[in-house]
Amino acid sequence: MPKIIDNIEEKIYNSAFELFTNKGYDSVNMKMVAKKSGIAVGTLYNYHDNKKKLYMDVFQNSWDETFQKLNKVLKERDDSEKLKALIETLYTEISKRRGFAQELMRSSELQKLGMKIVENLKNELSTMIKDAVISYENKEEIELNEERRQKLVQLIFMDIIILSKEFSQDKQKNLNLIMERVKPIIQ
Amino acid sequence: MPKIIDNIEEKIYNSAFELFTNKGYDSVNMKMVAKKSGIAVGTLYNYHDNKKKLYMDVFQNSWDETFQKLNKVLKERDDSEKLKALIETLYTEISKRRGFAQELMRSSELQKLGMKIVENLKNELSTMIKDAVISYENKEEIELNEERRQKLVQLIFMDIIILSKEFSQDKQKNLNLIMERVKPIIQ
Amino acid sequence: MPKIIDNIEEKIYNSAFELFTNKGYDSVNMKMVAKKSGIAVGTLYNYHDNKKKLYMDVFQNSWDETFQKLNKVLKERDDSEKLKALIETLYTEISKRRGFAQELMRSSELQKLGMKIVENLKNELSTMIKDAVISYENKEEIELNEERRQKLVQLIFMDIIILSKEFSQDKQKNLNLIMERVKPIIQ
Amino acid sequence: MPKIIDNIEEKIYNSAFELFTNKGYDSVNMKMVAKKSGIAVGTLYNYHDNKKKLYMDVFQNSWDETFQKLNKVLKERDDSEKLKALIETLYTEISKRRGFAQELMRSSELQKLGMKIVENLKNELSTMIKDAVISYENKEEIELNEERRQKLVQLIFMDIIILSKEFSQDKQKNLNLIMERVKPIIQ
DNA sequence: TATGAATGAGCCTTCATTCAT
DNA sequence: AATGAATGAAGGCTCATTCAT
Repeated sequence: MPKIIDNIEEKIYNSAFELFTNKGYDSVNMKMVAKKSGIAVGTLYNYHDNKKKLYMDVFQNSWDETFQKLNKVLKERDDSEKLKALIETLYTEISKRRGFAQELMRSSELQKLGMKIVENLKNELSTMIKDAVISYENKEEIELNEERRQKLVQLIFMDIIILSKEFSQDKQKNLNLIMERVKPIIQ
Repeated sequence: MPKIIDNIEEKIYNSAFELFTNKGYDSVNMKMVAKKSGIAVGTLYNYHDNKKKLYMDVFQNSWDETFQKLNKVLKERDDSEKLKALIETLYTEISKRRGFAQELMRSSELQKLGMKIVENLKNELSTMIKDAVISYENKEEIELNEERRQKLVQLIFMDIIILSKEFSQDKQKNLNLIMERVKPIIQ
Repeated sequence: MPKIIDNIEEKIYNSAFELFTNKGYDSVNMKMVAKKSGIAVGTLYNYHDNKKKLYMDVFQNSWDETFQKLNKVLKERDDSEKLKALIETLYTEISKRRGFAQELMRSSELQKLGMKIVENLKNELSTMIKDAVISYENKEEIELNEERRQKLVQLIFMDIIILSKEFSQDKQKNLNLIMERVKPIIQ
Repeated sequence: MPKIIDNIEEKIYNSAFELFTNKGYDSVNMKMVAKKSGIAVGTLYNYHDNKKKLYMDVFQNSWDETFQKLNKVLKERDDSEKLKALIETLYTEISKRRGFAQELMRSSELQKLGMKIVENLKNELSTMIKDAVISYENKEEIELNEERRQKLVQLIFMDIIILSKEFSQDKQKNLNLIMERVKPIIQ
């Protein structure tokens, strides 16, 4: 829902996203964001209550965009290709995010901000991957127990993060590998 | 009023380790470390030049211990069980570390500290896992190309991190799962 | 609660000037300057990058004013009275400065700050006095060798400093005495 | 009276003298003095109550030595050469002192230490120079008024300081020049 | 008596946040 | 609504001084 309407909000969002992505929360200060946005520091506070909120808003917003794409995949694709398509979309999105995606994994940085958001995001994301996994199970005519399904979801997510980051040059091979690594869990 | 304090280095190490592990570099301050160590701030500086150095020392130290254990595994175990044993050891070590292990994954936080150490650690660790992987290849009478081997190393590492963190209750199942997930890469 | 403050730069300049003048660099701290200026410490840093810079700025500024006056003397006065007029002006300026003038004599305090400024100031000042000395030589139809001229310049400067400081009550007598003491060098 | 007896006191004195001379009060710390003296910091405090006292002791001691020499000159020399001999001795002594001599001129650094010592030293020194000046007056069969005599004393002192510092290479010429500059005051 | 580790107040500097304009 | 100067708490680090050994 925090769709970006106004030009100024968009500028803030873009600047903040890029800065947080590249430098992390603590190394970014409000002056930097303001400068990069071409506005005054005070103005920042008309749109975001404080630094923590700004971070969360950006974080939220960035994932909202992603969620929309993922939802589209879940709705429009056949069961048979849902998981593959979802992984591909997620891979692309996470590639854009650089370090910003890993925040989801780091309890410390975000929990110190007291962010429920992260939990929510993780849950939403998990639910979506889980949906696709279930479709996959259906196709393979198997049913995983919940525990294993949870693990699969997490592991898929991590595979995407690490491969997109460390071996960013060969996307296709990585996607294939991720799919391969789904099997041992499904058995 | 100067006290004489026993095991001061150990106290500092433990306090700093716990704090950095749970809160991350920026959210820990020297006063906190001093307080938790039961010493004065100034004393901290008798043992570590500055905050950055303290962090690096703790980081280094914590991994040095681990490396010794891993090296022992590599030396004493048969090729046939090296990989499994190494993964098990690493799993145990990383469990102790909580968030602190993930630092290895986060370029930003540590590179901003200008730490070569992290690069070194990652390389050392990778080399060790790679050694074990090669043993595994020998056993399976297969030879991976270097690229795939690299990926395998990273993925094993991440599997350990994520499973030990998110599903800390069932260690044995996790270890089995990690080993299972080695196969699709070896093929 | 931010205030809006008038003449803030001037206030800072005056406070810092007075403090540095009376106490010297090391015995002045930023809190003192802020307090005396009626502003917050942080505000100081909106105008001067750091303590060293603040000192240099004040130092520079204070001499810039003086240089303008001295230059005016050099331009507008006849050769015959240049030296006398210059000494008088300098005497007045240095009287205002109290200890702050002696900084020019103290290599240690300022060189430890790595200040080229001081060297520059000394040189500029020497050049001006030298100009006036040469005018005086012309009038007297004498030409000093460079070494003696250098000494004269330094000695005039010191006479001014010491007499204005230790015998501040009788300016006119002091000025006469300084002029008297020029002669033995000219011979 | 603070004659140096023991080896350790002498070491401290020499180290502290050299450090204070070259770096000034604030830039020297007790650890540096201890290290240069080859003793522990704590030991320093067995000989000098605190840093301020250490500085004063060194200052005092250094001048005590000088005073002895100057007194000898005053006692042993004829009235006719007293002033010249005194100036020469003082010149030599001050040359050894580098920046340390100028402390006498600087109200700030030393007054901030609350040192009566400096006043005393200045007075003692003035008295000695004055003695020699009176001898000179006798020789010249003139009697200065007290004010002029005071000024002469100060100016001689400053001439010595500045010439020995800035033109350290030609001692003899400087001494002659200082004597020349005595005359305009005596008239 | 000598040692030097321990202490902690105090200094410089940063930066999230406020609010007069 | 936008501005950015002002604020001051908080953090890193130093160093004179103390005291158990």
